[in-house]
Amino acid sequence: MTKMDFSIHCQSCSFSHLCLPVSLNDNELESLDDIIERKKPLQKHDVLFSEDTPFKSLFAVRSGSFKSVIRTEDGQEQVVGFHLPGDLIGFDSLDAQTHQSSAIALETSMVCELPYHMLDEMAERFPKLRKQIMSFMSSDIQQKHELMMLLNKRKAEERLLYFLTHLSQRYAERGFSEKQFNLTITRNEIGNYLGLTIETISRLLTRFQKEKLITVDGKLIEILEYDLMLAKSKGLHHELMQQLTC
Amino acid sequence: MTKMDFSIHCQSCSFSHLCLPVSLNDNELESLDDIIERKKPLQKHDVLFSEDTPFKSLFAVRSGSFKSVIRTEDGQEQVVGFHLPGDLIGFDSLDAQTHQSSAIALETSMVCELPYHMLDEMAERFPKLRKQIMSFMSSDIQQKHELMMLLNKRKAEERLLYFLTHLSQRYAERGFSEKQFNLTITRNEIGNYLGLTIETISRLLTRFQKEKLITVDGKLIEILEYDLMLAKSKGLHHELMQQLTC
DNA sequence: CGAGAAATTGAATCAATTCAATTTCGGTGG
DNA sequence: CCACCGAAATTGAATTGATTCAATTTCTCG
Repeated sequence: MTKMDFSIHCQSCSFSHLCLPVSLNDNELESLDDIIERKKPLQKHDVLFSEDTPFKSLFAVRSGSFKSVIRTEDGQEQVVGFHLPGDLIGFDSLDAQTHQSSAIALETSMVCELPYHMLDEMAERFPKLRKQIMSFMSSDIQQKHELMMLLNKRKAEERLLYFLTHLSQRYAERGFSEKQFNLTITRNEIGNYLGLTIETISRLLTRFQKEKLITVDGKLIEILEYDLMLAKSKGLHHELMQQLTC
Repeated sequence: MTKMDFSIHCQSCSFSHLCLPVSLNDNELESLDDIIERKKPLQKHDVLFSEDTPFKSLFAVRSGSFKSVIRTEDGQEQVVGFHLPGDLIGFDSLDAQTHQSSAIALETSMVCELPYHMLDEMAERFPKLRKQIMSFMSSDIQQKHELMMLLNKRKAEERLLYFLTHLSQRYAERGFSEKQFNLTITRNEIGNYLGLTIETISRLLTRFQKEKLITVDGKLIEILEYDLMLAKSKGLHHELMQQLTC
């Protein structure tokens, strides 16, 4: 329609199978596409929104990656999530005037803006869209439950193995290599998210490498023993080992 | 209508200000009330639903209290939430065939069952109801973020103080005494929820008592220094102390 | 009242942190 | 292109908060 339209549409987005479009038919998809605002790229460290930004929209990651952080009263930061293409950001703020967390680009990234009042209006007309939004929020809650378990019950080793295998899985879903990926996330951010210090993360990564579970080359990670890592992350390696050696 | 109808209705429920009715007008409230099924009381330890119960309904706590737990592959339990009157249970399972957690009564309790497909239908007709459901889920996510911070950044002392003050606050919202309450939750469940052992909980409670923050008499807890406890739970007591002594 | 569960208390242990000292990486300007 | 700077990461040694283990004591409720 205009010079600024680079033909960016849900219809041609390679992550639509993970995003709101997943359950919509052509007609519905077109309506959704119409309300979406594409924004110019964000650079690394750019703030998509922060805790004093008025809440008006949800955002879908088009490319790149983001972290969500909350800030505590005593000034500390807590990373509460990492977002890859297709992920929706902002579900923690639907009942508030302003966003309840900050979203920060981890690399050059693009987002689709979904004005919430229009989305809500559409949700009235399209039950499938409504269901989809609720599903996303529901599985968000469910994942947070799993995370609680991880933080409460698992040792440092298991937490990091979970993080790596989970990330690998998410890359796979997006058509990226699940064996090898460049961390856009720093050791610091991983530690913050998992409730560990950067030193512990560092030590564990070198240990995993010695144990031939992964190779580490700076930010480049290669997964060598996915199944074993997954089993270990669940505290199941003892049982698994027993099975193997019996 | 029948002998079983003890005139239990949203209209006369003393927790409706915390529950779905909060934003509805008389007409809408009546529609909601019509789809709700009241069930007979559950006894302590009764299972409202478990991880293999088909997901059909959300539940609102009418009286008593519940815990939500997930079970891990290696057989451990993780308490992911405590529910008081007015709370809705089941938001983690909207996208699944079966419930994704178990809900267990902590004392003699009653619930209102909200068939989800009917609720969803109503959400189409009543934007306010839709908004309300989304709000509940959103603040659920937000609270889980705060919990992540608590588990990742706070020491045992701060976690337990947060738990006690938060519980006190929730009792207050419900018209119960915020100074004094009977824990329906065991030390074990508190520890499980906060990522601590029962021994640590026990030691801290006796220490808090020595420090004159609370009194403990078995399950009966009395809050003596709410403000100080709240400040300590946020790691702010040093600053607060400085202010007080300057 | 009695048995099993829940809670308390102390002592020893340990996993992860903190502190400290380098090393490597990534970006910028000469 | 390379030198340089600050940020990020690595590695080791000492410390510590919470756990684990163990022994009682106190509840709870058939």
